[in-house]
Amino acid sequence: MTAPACYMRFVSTQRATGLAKAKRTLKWQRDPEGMRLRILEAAKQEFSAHGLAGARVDRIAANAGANKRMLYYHVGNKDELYLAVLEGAYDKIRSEERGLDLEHLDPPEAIRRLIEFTWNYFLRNPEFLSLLQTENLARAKHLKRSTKVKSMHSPFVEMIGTVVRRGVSSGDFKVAVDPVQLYISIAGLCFFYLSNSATLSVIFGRDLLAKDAKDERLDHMVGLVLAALTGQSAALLAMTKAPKSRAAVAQTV
Amino acid sequence: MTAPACYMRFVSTQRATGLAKAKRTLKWQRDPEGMRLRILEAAKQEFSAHGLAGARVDRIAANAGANKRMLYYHVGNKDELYLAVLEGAYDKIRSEERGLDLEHLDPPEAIRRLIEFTWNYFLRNPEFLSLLQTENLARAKHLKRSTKVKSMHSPFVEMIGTVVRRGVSSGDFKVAVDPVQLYISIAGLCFFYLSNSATLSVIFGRDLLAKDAKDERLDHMVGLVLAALTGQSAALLAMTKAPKSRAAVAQTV
DNA sequence: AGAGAAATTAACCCGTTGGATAAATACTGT
DNA sequence: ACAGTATTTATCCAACGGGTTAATTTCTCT
Repeated sequence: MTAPACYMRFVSTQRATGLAKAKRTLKWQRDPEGMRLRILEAAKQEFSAHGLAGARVDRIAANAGANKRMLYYHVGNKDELYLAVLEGAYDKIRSEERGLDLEHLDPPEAIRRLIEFTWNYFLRNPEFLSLLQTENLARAKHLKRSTKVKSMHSPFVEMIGTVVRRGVSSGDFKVAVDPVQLYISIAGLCFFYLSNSATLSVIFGRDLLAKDAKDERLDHMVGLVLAALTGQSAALLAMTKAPKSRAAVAQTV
Repeated sequence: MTAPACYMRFVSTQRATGLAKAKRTLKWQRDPEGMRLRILEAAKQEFSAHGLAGARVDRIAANAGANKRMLYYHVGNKDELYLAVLEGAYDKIRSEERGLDLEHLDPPEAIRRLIEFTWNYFLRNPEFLSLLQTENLARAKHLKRSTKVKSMHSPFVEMIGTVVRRGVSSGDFKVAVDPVQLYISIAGLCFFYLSNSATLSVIFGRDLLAKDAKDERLDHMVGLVLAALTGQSAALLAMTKAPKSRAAVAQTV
């Protein structure tokens, strides 16, 4: 938005004949796939930064280094553009979720990894959070029309179900909690803290996105969920404040 | 929006003199306080339904039964109107929060009440959720300018601190969890489920706002938090799925 | 080479929207 | 009763913003 950053690939064509003139004209080059990608990327940024109504088609075009007409040519009108971005966002997270292997981990560790993944994914993809907020503000009006997203089931629910069952039979976990509820809880613990960090930071008068604050939050969430599942004070210990020195958690994927 | 619902109080003035004409003209009546309230209420609905950019000043005026000029006269431009609504929303929840008395309850019950209050408040005030989402989408740009909201500290953090301390010394709780973290977790568990119910309902292919689903969710949240704090399987039991028959939780305030 | 198709640019259209100006009407105190 | 002020109505407008139309340029295939 700030700098119109022209991504368009220009080529300087120097007429072989008529050299004397040195008439160096800047022309454009075809690149339909690239153009489409740049449009979708710019649209993602725009929609996540300004919401659906606040997004400006002209800005998307400018940031994509394209002419406005290109949006309609390659994707469609504003709504279709928005839906394409949303579908892309779901596609991406689902794909990364599938890459998470919890099979070989013991149940508590598996749950920890699950939380860490969710947390880090949200941290790495703030636009995803914004897009979800925007779509929920619209009461999922667009998502309902998307057969594509509806068919993209998260593997997490099943993964959690398996882990919980293993945990119960191994004695690690005390109770077979509903996987859907646990999934929503884990997502919620991460999501709310990050998506509402702006207002919460103002309310509490401190920066919730500072490194220490984030580390502390992750420890708290893992501790809370594991303590609930295992009933062990071992997990609870991580919840006491001032963990400070905890090493940064590497990206899981 | 649908019906312009003219809230304006009209009075039929019948000229005492000149009776023959029966010139019954509809005139308006002054009501600055009422007008301001109607404007703010209409604005709250509009902003929560459409977000800041999506909100239409004309619709607010129409739904307030007012002339558009009135908005600027009584409150200010769109941004000031929005901030006024936001401040009102915070004011309302803070006020209700203060009404919650946890002193006389034993710690686990106090935590339960806290969660129930939060849950029910969000259920009763969906606009509050929307407004927060909208403000966070704007990265709290407006909230930062509001000295009013900054001074409205939630009593919950301190209340939680007290309850947790009591719980630890009474032996009910195993660990002195950070009150701020716990506050955010409780809010997050409730908030995310409700604010994202639209997309989640599509993803899971079921209505998360159905009565049974909501009851189940509340049980899960209370169970999760209490199990973590107490380490008791008693609390965990409530987390097993299919509680179904649980009586509806009455509004706490 | 060169014709037809694909991709891109440039310019325009027109309803919407936040906001402003000015005039009218209802109160209030004296 | 009336003058002055507070409140409300009636219009207007300039900028914006999504979308369209038409012309231009590049690529591909024969």
